[in-house]
Formats: sequence, structure tokens, C-alpha cells
Amino acid sequence: MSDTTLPRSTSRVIAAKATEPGEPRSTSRRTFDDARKPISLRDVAAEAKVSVATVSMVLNDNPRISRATHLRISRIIERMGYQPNRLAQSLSSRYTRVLGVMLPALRHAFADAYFGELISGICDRAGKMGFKIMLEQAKPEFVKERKHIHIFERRYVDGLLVLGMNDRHHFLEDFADGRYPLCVVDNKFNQWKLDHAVCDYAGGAEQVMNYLLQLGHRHIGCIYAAPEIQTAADVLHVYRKRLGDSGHEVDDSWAQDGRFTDEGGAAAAAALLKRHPEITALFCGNDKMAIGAQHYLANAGIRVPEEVSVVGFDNMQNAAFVTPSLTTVHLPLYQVGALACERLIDRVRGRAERVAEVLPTHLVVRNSTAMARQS
Amino acid sequence: MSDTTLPRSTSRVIAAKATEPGEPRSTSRRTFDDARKPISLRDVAAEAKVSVATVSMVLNDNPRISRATHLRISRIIERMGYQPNRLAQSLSSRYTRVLGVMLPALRHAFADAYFGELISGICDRAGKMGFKIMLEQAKPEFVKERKHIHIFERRYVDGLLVLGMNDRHHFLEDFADGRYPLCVVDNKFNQWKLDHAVCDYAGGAEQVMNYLLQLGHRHIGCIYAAPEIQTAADVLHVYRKRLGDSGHEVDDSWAQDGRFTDEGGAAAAAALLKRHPEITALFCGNDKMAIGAQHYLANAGIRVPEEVSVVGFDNMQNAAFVTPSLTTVHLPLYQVGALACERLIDRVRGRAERVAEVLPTHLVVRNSTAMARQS
DNA sequence: GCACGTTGTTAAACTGTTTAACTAGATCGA
DNA sequence: TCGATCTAGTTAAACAGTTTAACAACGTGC
Repeated sequence: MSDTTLPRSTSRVIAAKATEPGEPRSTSRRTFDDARKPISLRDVAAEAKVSVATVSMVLNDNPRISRATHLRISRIIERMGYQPNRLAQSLSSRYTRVLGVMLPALRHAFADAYFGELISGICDRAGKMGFKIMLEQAKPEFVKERKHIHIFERRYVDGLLVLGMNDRHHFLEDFADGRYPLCVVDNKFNQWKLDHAVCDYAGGAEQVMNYLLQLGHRHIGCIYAAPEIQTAADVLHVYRKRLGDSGHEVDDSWAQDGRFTDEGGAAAAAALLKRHPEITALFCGNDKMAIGAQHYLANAGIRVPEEVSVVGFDNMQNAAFVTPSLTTVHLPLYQVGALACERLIDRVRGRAERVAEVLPTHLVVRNSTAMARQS
Repeated sequence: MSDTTLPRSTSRVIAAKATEPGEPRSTSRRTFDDARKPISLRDVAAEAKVSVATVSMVLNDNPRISRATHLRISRIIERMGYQPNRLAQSLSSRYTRVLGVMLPALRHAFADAYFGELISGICDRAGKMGFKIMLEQAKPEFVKERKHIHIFERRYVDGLLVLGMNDRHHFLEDFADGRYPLCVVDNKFNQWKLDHAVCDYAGGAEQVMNYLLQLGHRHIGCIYAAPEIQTAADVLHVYRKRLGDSGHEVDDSWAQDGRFTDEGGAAAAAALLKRHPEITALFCGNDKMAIGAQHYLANAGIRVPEEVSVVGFDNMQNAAFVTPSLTTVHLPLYQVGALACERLIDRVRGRAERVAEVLPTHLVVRNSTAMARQS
């Protein structure tokens, strides 16, 4: 056309070429040979001979569009196999429909059945609600560079789920103002106002202590770990309280740190039994430590459960398969992950009130526990 | 300059108002009270009194910008705490800098140490190379609705890593044309041309068979699983071949499916020993099945390794901690994950050649193996 | 016959960045 | 001194959608 002769000026005219019937942008872009690049809204609009706004409104079920048009355009969208570009969608709308999942910076954090269960629940629920999951690890430099804020500012995520965090993860404080949606998964923090969904660790510990006391145990050792984690502290607290209530002298020498590992559990069991040979039951803060304790007892020739009962906490897959199979507390980790995810999405969508969900736990009695020995 | 006299057809002029010194868009947006919304490139440009293009070029280290300007603008960016919006970046550029990780649709797939190790390697390497990880599960409906293509078309990801896939995952065929970058992690497919990074399963199996034959074992049972997975088939094939080479009659009754589980391993061990009481060694396709077999043997009163040697495959964390500790093949899963990730990123960045990486494995000798008994 | 409301659609502005094309000014060789 | 080449920027057009003010067409009510 005649624009070679234009004396264009131009500071005022930014002027995209208008979409004219003769050579609309879309057709000029979409020639026979470039079947490669994906179809855009414009292509659909051109095909349907309506404006892009109309197609957009059809996609978003805007009531301003008549049923007839909606149906007609929907069919064209279907036929052309159009998929909206979510970068463009997210750029102009307020949502990315992506949630971050932050794990602690432990080497091989993913190779852990505990986190695995939580993530399973999160992923399934997120998928059902139309959200994607992006993984993050809370490495020291990540937090130091304030990347936990950047993932929001840079529009990577709409919300964040944090797993396996403890009181020393001070970056959580940055979320206390509620500016960026966050939900703590299977833990809680009293010092910061944060949403959380958590298993009822204290309730589980109550059940364990009830059960052991009913079986006649009075000399109960505790293998705990990580008391800086609120839920772990809850378990230890219930152990101490119930033991005190039953008339037993509460004394720190009956509890030993097992660092949440097999080896730590074995070492802690060894230390406790050396200190207090009269122990008839060991209450362990997780199944790994319980299995470690069982190994130590087996090696030391102490029979489980005849001489010493062992109770775990977690109900991990292999808890049922060790010998003797482990009495433990079942934690609904999958459900907690799913619920936390759902509550976070509510928050992203605008819920203002803080939530604190607690899911019930229950004791699973297997073969590692019996009546207290009479000696 | 003299543009009022333009003879231009008006239908061509859509004309946004140009950014004039008097009322630039940016200042009109950024008033005193809305300190809330994040700073944009425009705000930085306005502050520095340059065009947005200049700021963009500074961010991308474009050599067209002088050192002086680069420094000056960098400082302003720093001071204002500007973070580029990556939705806009990705929309405009060709990359999202996000990789998808696809897991099989097993319930609780994440709660598996095998996938965990791979994902650890992937995440660490991706993070170092400036990529984020998005999780996907290969559910039947996901594949049926062609979502594996949609995540590319909708610009969720630049590339895809697939874990734990087998020959029945036909959607992989859609990636054989190389249109969308994909890398198979710790597996390989002969029927489709796909990049992969894999542990040397056959090499590991060779080492196991060498070792067992050297110890004098001739009656070796095999607990395998999932022969539809190429790597698992490789192990079984090496077992058969080496046994045949050693003069032993190769016969399917010496191999039994253990479904990759504890229980399956125990059941398979029981079946094999019932069928062939002369067995002196069991070669298991993974550690879980090996540990299951050990449990069966312990319960049946058969001593390990004095009467029967047991070999695993995987070197999972607890392999060292069971009693007796398990002789197994170490798989560099973390490294395979990391390498696959790196090769995928190469591909995203334009590498055209197909790659097939194989990482060496090695035998870890522990206490579950000994000389063949003489009976 | 005209103001008014409803309905359906469109044009234009907007999201925040990258990049190709352009330009003013300095340098330089012929 | 002129034109070519460099340098260091600017401009405007993408990228692919959403949102909203405006508007046309149509049916009512008075």
C-alpha cells in the first residue's frame, strides 16, 4: 500500500496496522507452510469472524456472550485445537495458577517417604483444582537473596506451601503480613501468624501413652528428635506430661535424641537401656528411629516385644514389614498435603481469615508391643 | 515532525497515545499511594530518564550499552529493588526456563526413594542452571487429553524429563520427532528416538554375576520385576546369558517376578526355594525385593549368607542397615538425574544431536554374600 | 416518535518485556 | 569535505492474551 511515501512522524502514531478484511494480521501470519506455530486467539477470531474480545469472553464464560455465539465459537476452538497461551493469560490476569512447594535444603530431601507422601497429596489436589506445582528448596542462599519473595514478585507462583520447616527458618516471618499466600504443611508456628494444616501429633502421642500405660508399662523411654519442630516438641511434651500424671518421676535421662535416623535410633536405644535397664517400653518419635531401636535390641539379644515394647510414629510403608511389625501412629500425610493445598488455593482466591486445620491421627497396633514384663 | 498533514487512511491508525515527556504512562501509574504493586521496567526507565529498551538491554548485558550507562542503570535497578516479571519475559522471548518432570501415575509415586534420588539430582542441577522444575503425573486422562503436548503449547515448560516410564507409555512417541525437547531419565527406548541418560544396569548385572560365579555359586535364582522396562530386562538378560555361559542350564523356573516390592520379593524367594532347594544365591532386581527375600529366609530359618547369599540392586539408604547388610549394585541415580537435566537444557538451547548417556555402576559388597555352601 | 434499557459485540487500552529497525552524533579514511 | 562506519542509544512493533468503555441494534414504555 501507499506507505512508502509517508512523511511519518510519528511520535504520536504508534499505530499497529489495523485488521482489515483484505489482509488481517492473522492470515498474514498464518500461511500455508508455517503450520508450526501454535494457534492464537487472533486466529480463532479471524476464523469465526468476530473480535478477539468475543473469543476471550467465550473462553472465560462471560455471560455477556449469547448462548448461540458461545456454542458456535466453542466448536471452532475445539476444531482448531486452540490452547490459550498461559503466559499471556497470566500476564494480563491476576493469576499464574502455579503453587510453589518449598522443601528444606537437606541433601536428598525428595528421597524421603515423609515428604513424598505430603507432595503426593499436594500434587493430586492441586491438579484437580487446576493448579501446577513448582518445586523449590530452602537453601541458605535462596533465602538470603530473598528469592522466597522474588518467586512472588516475578510472578512464578500465586502461593507457597512449606514443608519440613522449623523455628530457625526465619524467612517465614516475611509471610506473616499475609501479603503473599502461604500455608505451612504438617507443622505450626506460634510466633508467626500463618495458615497451617497439621496432623494431630499430640493426640497420637496421647493414644500411645494411654496404650502403653494400659499395658502396665511404667518405665518408658522416649527417643525423640528435633524439638525445635513444634510437632516433635508436642509429642515429647505429651510423653512427659502423661508420665508425670501416672506418678512416674519425670526426668530428662529417660529421653534421648535419635536425630530421626535409623542409626540415631539404635544409638539412643543403647544409651537409654544402659542408663535404665528397667525400661520396658520405648516410644520413638518416628518409625525410622523405632526400626533402628529394634535393630539394636535384636543385636543385643533383647526380645521385642516380650522384654521391651517399641512404638513408632509415622506409619511408613515398611513399618508393617519389619520383624516384629511395628506398632505406630498413623499420620494422614497425604490428606494433610491435600488439605493444605486446598486452603492455600482458597487464600489465593481471596479468603481473608486465617485457618488452622488439624487432622486426626490413630494408633496402629501391631506386634512390637505387649504387656510390660513382670521382672 | 509535520505529521498533522498525513494523508493516511484512518482505518490503519489504531494509535495508542505516545509516551510524551509531559505525561508518561509510567508516572501516571505510579502515584504516591500505590506503593503496593511491584516495580516495572517502565518505572526504572522513568527514574533513569532513558527508554525501557535501554533498561532491558542493561538487564540482558547487551554490549550496545556503554559501561557508564550500564553501571548507572544497574545501580538504579538495585536501589529500586526491581525484579523483572518473568511472565512478560517469557511471553516476549522464546524461553520459560521451566522444565517439567513427569512421574508415573502410581499412587504415592513421590514417596519413593528411587524417584526421590532422581528428582534431587534434577532439581539441584536445574537450579544451578537457572531453571525451575514443574511436576506432572502421567495419569491416563492427562495423556488422553494430550496434556503432555499442551504443557508445551501453552508455554508451561521448555522441556520435559520423564521418569519411570515403560514401553506402554505410548505418548512418548509424540516426542520422537524432536519438536519438543524431552529426555528419558534412567531408562531407554529402542523403538523411539529419544535422548536419555541411564545407569549401566547391564554392567552392574555383569559385576554381580562375575562375583557370584567367583564365589562358587552355580545355583543362582533371580527375582526380577517389570521386564517391560528396558533396564530391568537388561539385568534379566545378563543373568540368563552369564548363567548359560557358565554351563548352567538356562530355564525360566529359576527366575521369578517379585513386582519390585518387599512382599513380592519374599513371595518370589519362597517360590524359588520351594522349586529349587539347591539354590545358593538369589540375585534380586532391586533392594526392596532383596530385603523381602532376606525376611523370608530369616523366617524360614535359612541363614544369610551361610546358606543362601542375597544380592540387591539400587543401593537404597537402608540397604546398608538391614541385617545382614546387603550386597548390592550402586546406581548413581542422583548423577543420572542431574546429567539428564543438563542434556535436556542443552537441547532446549538448540543442540540438535541425539544423546545417549550411560553412567557406570558398581558392586558394593557387604555381608549378605559369601562363598557357596558345599552341600 | 423518542427516551430508555438490554443485549451482543467491538475497539482500544493494558499486562511487562524483547528486539529489529532506525537515528543522532562522533570518528575516520580518501 | 564528504560519505562511510561506529557507537550508543531510541522507537515502535511484537508477544498473546484480558478487561472495559463505547456503541449499535433492538425491544419497551409512555
